Amino acid sequence: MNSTGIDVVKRWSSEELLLRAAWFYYKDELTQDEIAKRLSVSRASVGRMLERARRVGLVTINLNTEYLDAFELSAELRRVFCLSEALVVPDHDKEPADLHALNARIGLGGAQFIGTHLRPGAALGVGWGETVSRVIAATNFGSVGPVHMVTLTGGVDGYLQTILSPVGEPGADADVTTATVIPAPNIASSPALAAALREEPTIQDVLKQACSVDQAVVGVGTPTTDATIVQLGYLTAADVRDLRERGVVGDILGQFFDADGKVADVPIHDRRIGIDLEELKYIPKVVGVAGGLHKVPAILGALHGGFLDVLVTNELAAVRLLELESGHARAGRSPS
Amino acid sequence: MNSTGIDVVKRWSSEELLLRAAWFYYKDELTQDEIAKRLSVSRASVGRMLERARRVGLVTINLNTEYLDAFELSAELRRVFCLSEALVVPDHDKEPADLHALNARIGLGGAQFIGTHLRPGAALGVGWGETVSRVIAATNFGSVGPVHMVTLTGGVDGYLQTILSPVGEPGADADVTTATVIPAPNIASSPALAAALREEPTIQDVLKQACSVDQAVVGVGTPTTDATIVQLGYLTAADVRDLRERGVVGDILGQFFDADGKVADVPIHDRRIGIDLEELKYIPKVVGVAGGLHKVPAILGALHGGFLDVLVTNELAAVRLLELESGHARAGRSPS
DNA sequence: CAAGCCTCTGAGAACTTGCTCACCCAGGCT
DNA sequence: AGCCTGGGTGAGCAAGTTCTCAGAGGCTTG
Repeated sequence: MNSTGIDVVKRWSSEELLLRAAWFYYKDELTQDEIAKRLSVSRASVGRMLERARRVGLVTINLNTEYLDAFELSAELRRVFCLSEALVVPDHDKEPADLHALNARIGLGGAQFIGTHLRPGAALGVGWGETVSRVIAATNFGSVGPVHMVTLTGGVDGYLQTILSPVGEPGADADVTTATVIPAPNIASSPALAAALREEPTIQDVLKQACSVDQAVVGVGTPTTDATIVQLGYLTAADVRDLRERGVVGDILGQFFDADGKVADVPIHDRRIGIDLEELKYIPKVVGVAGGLHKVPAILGALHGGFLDVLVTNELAAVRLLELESGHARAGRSPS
Repeated sequence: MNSTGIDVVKRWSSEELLLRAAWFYYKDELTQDEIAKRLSVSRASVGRMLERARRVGLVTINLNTEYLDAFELSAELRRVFCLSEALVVPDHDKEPADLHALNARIGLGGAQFIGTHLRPGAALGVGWGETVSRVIAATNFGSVGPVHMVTLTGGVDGYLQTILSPVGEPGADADVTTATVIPAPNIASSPALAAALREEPTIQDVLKQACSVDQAVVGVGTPTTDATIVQLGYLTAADVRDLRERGVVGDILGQFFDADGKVADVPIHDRRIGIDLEELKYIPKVVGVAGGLHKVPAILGALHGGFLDVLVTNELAAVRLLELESGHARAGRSPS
């Protein structure tokens, strides 16, 4: 009955307890022991609560954008490739062997960018690929407020589902953050089917929405057999071979381009469902997330094509990108 | 000479080192030991770096707004007082004896609000008082981007100086976050002097700016001899006695009001320099920061006057505010 | 040039935290 | 009912982290 907090109640709801513990710990810097006493639970429980609070996105830890930009490689990337921002995730030592781990790390960077640059109520276009999925998974939508996600291509489908649900506790953000999905595969089995699908009103509607998002997150793919796009059966090894013979170095949203960033004229494009690279250019902020040395040629192509406004990558890739762009011999630049 | 990060350099600038350590620790969750090895410094140094990174605002820890709003008292405050937001800082146990500590805690709350609701490039009006000063001190301007601060009254002067400088390392944000200060005291010694000052073009200019800020942070004062406004000599004990006899319960920006939030007609107002409470209402988001049981009547008056859009206070004060407003007997409300 | 001061460093101790494990209690199945 | 399963709980221990302190540089100053 007495549901209002009028008198200092001793039993709080689970969420309030969590909040309280998190506040005491992170803002007031009490020890878990002290919190345990005040909340009259065991110290271990407090630890678990805090762990849960972090997992659920109640607390968010961000690195200051200003410092991130001050990172020398970031400034260099912005300058050389005329990017509006660049976020370089520091590498541990050498190129990590585990590409999934690398993608996860870059995902954290992308999530940090999204989280600090997205306005509540904004529309976010999401592309395709493992790294993008990592970004979405790591983004704390609760902390930015309700966001509307729109897929930029087909095939994101089942993939967004698996992302949206495990983000947090039920009801944490599912009801406020919405997603519109193109109900079609990324690449159809025939040009005719693709054309038919593109004419579908429901799909047209999403495509229109996709063109007018405020921000987009896209990955950069490589024409290799181990690429996600091949692994998932959208492309065959033969397709890949063909692409490489035509000088293709990479793709964004399933559209392939060469080292100069010129969109290649390949038959696969006729089977695509999703917005064009040309349309992508009208999106105010396109965030490319991709890293690893094997992706450097693809990223370089994308940068030459001017498809990206923001790049999130890892340190070694950034170094290599700059090396390649400057063509070895570079004039010295005085540091500030 | 080789200032670019073209080859994997082993010596980084101090900032980069900090950034690197912070990223490894907070994003990658490496232990300080591991980081120490990678950065080839001692474990202890890594600990110190991380501590510095936090202090300097390189890393920011935020509690999710959504959860904060879910806090029952917060919802209750918003409902009862028609606030757009309310942030209730949980109390440790009982009313803390140390009011400065309480103000600091509320300051953290205010800073969190400011930090998550201010847009880069926005103009922030800052009021007067210890709690406001705590908010500004705790706000991490680096993490929101450049902000323009404008004082809403005189007398903030020397006070903002001391706030802006110790915020962080030199150059951290001083060059991007700017402040415009009304070059006058809060309360002049005579009405004539105040009138003259108000006519000053430089002051008029700031006052005009002050009226058009996007957001404002103000404290709520009490007409007691231990109030900051008295301690600093702006008001005498006699002034205070006079105010209380006229039914004044509190002030915002040096303007006094009664329990109904009606601005009192007191001579002191003629000596004030700053924007009016009426003008304050045109500011889109006025954030009131005040807590402690002794301030409850003042806060209540301010809420009745509708001066605030957002309230940041502590738990016990929130409870008392709701008690007083509902006049003891309240209908039960089913919890969700 | 040396003394003094200051800051920064690293080793160790004291503390805090995360982890493992056995345990308990509720709920569903046999 | 009895049993099993799963999620949550509290002790104890092993990490991990913070604190303390003495010592090593570097910078100013007499």
